Amino acid sequence: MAGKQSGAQSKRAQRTEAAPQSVQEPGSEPPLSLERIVATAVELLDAEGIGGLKMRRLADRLSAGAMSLYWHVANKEEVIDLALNAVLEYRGLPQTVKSEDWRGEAVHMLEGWRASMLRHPWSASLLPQRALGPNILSRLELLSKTLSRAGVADADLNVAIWTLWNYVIGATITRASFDLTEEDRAAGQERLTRLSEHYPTIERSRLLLDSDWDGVFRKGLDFLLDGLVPTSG
Amino acid sequence: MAGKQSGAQSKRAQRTEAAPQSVQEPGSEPPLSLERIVATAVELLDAEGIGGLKMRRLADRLSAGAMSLYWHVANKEEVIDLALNAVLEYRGLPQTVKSEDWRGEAVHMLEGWRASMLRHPWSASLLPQRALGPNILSRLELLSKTLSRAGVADADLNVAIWTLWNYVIGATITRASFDLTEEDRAAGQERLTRLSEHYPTIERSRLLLDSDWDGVFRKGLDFLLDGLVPTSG
DNA sequence: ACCTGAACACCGTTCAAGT
DNA sequence: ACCTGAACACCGTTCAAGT
Repeated sequence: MAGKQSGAQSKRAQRTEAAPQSVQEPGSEPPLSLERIVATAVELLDAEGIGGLKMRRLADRLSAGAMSLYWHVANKEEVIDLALNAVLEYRGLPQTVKSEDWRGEAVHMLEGWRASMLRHPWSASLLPQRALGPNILSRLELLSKTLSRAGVADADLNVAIWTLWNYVIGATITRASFDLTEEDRAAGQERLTRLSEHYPTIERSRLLLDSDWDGVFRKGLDFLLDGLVPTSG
Repeated sequence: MAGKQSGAQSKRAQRTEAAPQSVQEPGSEPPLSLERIVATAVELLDAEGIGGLKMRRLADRLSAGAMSLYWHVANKEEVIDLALNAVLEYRGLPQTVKSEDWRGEAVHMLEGWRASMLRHPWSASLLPQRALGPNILSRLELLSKTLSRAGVADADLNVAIWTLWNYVIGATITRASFDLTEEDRAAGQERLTRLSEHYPTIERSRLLLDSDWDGVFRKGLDFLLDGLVPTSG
C-alpha cells in the first residue's frame, strides 16, 4: 500500500547513455545488470523465501563480488521493491476482446492477481507495507475501469477497490503461508485435537485440514461482488 | 495460521515449582519474569515496530543483561509468539447476555478482533505466518459457534471462517500499514497525480486519500455475511 | 535457580581503491 | 563506468562461568 516510500533511488537513474555492448564469450557470465539482478533475486526469493535473500548470496548467484550490486542498486530494500514489481507484471487484456461480461472480467483479473502472487509465495505479505509499484498500480487502474463499466458509481469506487484489495491480500497471504508449511499443518490440527475440549467446534470442522482454497476464494469473491456491483439487468 | 511451528519451547516448561518471592524493595526493579518480558516486548513493539524489537534493547528496558532473557525464553521467535498471543487476548462475552442477534454478535466480534490488532499495528502482519496461539483459537472457536447458531451448516463452516479470516486479516494489515506511514501517503498520492496519464481512474478517485476505513471495513463485512449467513426469517 | 560478559557467526553497508 | 576486498556496526545466540 502507500506503505513506506522506499525513497532510495539508485544512481542508475542518472546514467542514461548505454555502455558499449561487449560480445558474450561462451562460458563466461554476462555482465551485471539491473535486469539480471532482479531476475536472480526473484529466483532466490522463490527458492528460499524472504529470509533467504542475502546480498552476499545474491551476488554469489551472479558470480559477482558482494559489493558489486551496490553500484546498480541503492540497497537491499530496492532489490525487494524491484523483485515485487517484477512479479506483479501484467499483460493487459488483448484489446480485441470486447466482452460485455464485466463481472467475469473482474473475477478473471482478481484470480490472476492472486495466482501471480501464489507463484511467488513471498510476494503477497510484502505488498501491503510497500510503495505501490507501477505494475500493481496498472492492475488497480484496470480493475477500477472494469468496475466503473460494470456500473459502480464513482463515489463507490474506492470502497469497492479497497474491499476487494483487502480480501485478495488476506486470502493470498494466508494461502501462501499454508503452502510454505504444508507439513506443519497436520501438526497444527493434531495440536487442535489434543485441545479439543477447548475448541470443539473448529476441531470438529477440521479447519486446518479440509480446505478447498480456490473454491473458498471464489465464493468470498462472489459475495463481495454481489454486494459491490449492481446487478446488471 | 498453521504457519511454522515455532517449536522451540523454553526450558520454563520444565520448571514447575515456584521460587520464593523476594520482597520488592522500593526503587529496585522487580525480578525478571516471563510476564514482564512479554509485557515489555509488547511495549517495545508498539513503540518501534517489528524492526525495533532487539533482544538487547528488550533486556535494556528490563534493566537486565542481554543474555538474561534466554533463561526465560528459547529465542526471539518465542518472544514474538508470546507478544502476539498477549495482544489477542479475549475476554469472552458475558454469559448473561442472551442475545438472539447472532449477526450482530458476529460483527461485534470481528470488529473487536480488528480493533485489538490495530491497537498494536505490528500484530496483524505477524498472524498469518505463525502457529495459532490459544487466544486466536478461542476467537475462532467463538466465531464458529456464533455462525453455527446463526444457521450456517456444518459443511459451510470452514468456508465461512476462512472467508471472514481472509477479509479481516487483509483489511487490518492494510489499514495498519497506512497508519504507520501517514506522512508518506500524501507523497504516494502526489506521485499518482504526476503519473495521472497512466492511472486516470484511480487518480480521480483519490484512492490513497479519501478512505473511511472503518466504513469500508464494515461494508465489506456486511456483504460477506449477507452471502455466508442464511437470512434468518 | 537465575543471571552475566566475552566471544562467535552472520549480515548490510561504507570506503578507498582498483581497472 | 564498473567492480572489488577489507573493515565496521549491528544482532542473535552459545558458552562457560558466576551467585
